[in-house]
Amino acid sequence: MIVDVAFPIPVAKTFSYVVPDKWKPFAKKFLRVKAPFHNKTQSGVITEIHDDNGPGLKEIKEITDFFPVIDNALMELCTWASNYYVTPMGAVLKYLLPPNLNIEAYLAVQSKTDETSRMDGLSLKKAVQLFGRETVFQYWKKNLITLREIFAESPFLLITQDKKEKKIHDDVLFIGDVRSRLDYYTEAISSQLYSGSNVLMLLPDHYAAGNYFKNIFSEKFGDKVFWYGSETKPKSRMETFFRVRNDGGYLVLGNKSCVFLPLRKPGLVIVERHEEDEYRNEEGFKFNAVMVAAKRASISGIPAILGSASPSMEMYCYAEKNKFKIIEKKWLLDESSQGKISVPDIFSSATFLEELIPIVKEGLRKGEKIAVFTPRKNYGSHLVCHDCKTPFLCPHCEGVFDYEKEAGLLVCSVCGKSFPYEEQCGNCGSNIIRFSRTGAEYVAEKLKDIFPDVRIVKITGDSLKKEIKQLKKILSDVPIVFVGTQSLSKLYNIHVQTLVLLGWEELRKMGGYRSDEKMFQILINLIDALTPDNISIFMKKRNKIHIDNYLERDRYYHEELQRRKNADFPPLQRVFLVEIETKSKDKGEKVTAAIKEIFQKAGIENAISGILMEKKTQYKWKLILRGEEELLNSTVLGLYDLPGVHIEPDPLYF
DNA sequence: AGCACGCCGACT
DNA sequence: GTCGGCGTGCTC
Repeated sequence: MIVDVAFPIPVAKTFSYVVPDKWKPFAKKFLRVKAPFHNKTQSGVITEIHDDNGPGLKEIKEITDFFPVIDNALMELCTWASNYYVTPMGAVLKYLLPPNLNIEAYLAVQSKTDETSRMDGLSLKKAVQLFGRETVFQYWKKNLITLREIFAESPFLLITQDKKEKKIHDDVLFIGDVRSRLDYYTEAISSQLYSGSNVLMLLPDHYAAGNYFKNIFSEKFGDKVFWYGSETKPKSRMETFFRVRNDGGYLVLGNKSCVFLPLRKPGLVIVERHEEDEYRNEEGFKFNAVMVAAKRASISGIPAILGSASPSMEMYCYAEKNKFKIIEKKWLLDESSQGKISVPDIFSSATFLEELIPIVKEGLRKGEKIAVFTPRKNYGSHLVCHDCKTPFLCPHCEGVFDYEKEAGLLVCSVCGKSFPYEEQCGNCGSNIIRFSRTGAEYVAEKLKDIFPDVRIVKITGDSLKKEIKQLKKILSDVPIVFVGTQSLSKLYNIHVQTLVLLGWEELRKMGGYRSDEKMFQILINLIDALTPDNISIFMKKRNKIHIDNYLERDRYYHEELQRRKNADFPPLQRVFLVEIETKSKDKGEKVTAAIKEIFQKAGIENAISGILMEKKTQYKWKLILRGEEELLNSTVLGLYDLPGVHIEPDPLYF
């Protein structure tokens, strides 16, 4: 018997081992094993079992898991994710399996015979320590002992649930404001919990969202609600893990770490406003949790509800492609809906501040709450000496500095290094320093100067948790002015009378084919979070943008989709950016040739759309793969192990 | 990822 | 003459 083992290393292939006789009866797919690797012992996961006998292969040391920790549906999801996000299976599995064997600390051994009474009441972990894994394993197989999980004190059951038959299920893309989303979710969750099914609800990975929904749902559904976030303590993570694995009727709220939770009775997957792609900065297994959650629902044959005020194009496309029911609550410009938003003429001026002040003054006079949005959080950037015009640049990388006044720091926007700020030009010694762009810190400071008696609250997301806690205390204060970046849109259920946008259109300059989509999402989510009665927009005349294009959502989606289609951009096509870096030209050409061959074999060589050569200290090739997702997926992982190759799925720039 | 092997610069 | 830099390659 041979098993293929995936290790958590950046190598896409698996390694084969012979299974010694004593372990043969226990070998199963997706069990963790220990095996000799690199003259030490590595832990990996069985991905395949063959019956033949291998010549010259090493033997497995032990099978560590008693039972598979994940079910068939999750296995399928892992395989899909490994291909889709071009990540070796071992790395995917490492992400979602509980670390080490801490599951065993939460399982209690119950003896059924005299022979085994000496381990009665011990934790499985302890029993294994004292009597050896193999012995305990044998007893369990022979049914001389049983396992109970300690949280519900119920028998521990193996997950045997296979995926449900796919019915004409009612997947929904719900586009609407927070209130209507909440109502919609609540109803769907109630009926699932009532019928004893588990609900998985994915929230944006920031304190505001978690806090909002956790409070509301805990009040409604009591101890049926679990929180499973990235910061959740191991013990309560394990409690959630066991509860939903062994029983139904629970609601799990969480962020990306919860999309791979094993569920005994999966009933519904909800994804709430998860359009930011935070996942890009992550280590190891990078994935878009929304996509995985949607895929999970589809693999398990259960409905998915994607809810947002401004779904990403990717999700909108996914919903259309997979025949989701699209429910759109018209609440932006629709007179009949609760939010009546009036957008005044667009102002334009050189300095926003001059025009901001009268609006704030007027609002304050009426005792209103006002929110001011600006794209940057810092005080200013692009610092230049007034006298000699020398720009302040990062000594490390020549990048442009952001000035953080409160911290007294210059932070390089390219490399992130920071330096103490000195108000003196390094070139001519002048101490008149100017900056061409301002941010939230600047606006907040100026407003404090002009309106010293008014509470000015800065929301930049530096420590959103703190900011929100502070907010709760002062929310009844009127008047109040919020100044902030797009973090303002992370607040849930705040009401301001006036929303002022300063330099919103600058977001377009951030580039990438998704910049327009980002503008759309930021605008809509600001409106969603702050529910303003009216919006004032200041933008420079030459950058003037018509806001109506963004407020008519239906039209926006169709026009943007058409633009993407015309330009062959995602989400209608999938894109991979493949970079090849080698020391010699020869080698690089060999690798590019190998890539071509792989694609030719798959019959999709026309997916390679451009080869660029860059020559610096070494040779660098860049190719772009684009085409139908189904065609590309299984092929791209095949490039992973080629020397010098780096693959980025869904690049922002290409 | 880790670890070994391997081929060029300063050094007890 | 070596010690050690980290570039390249392999792990069943």
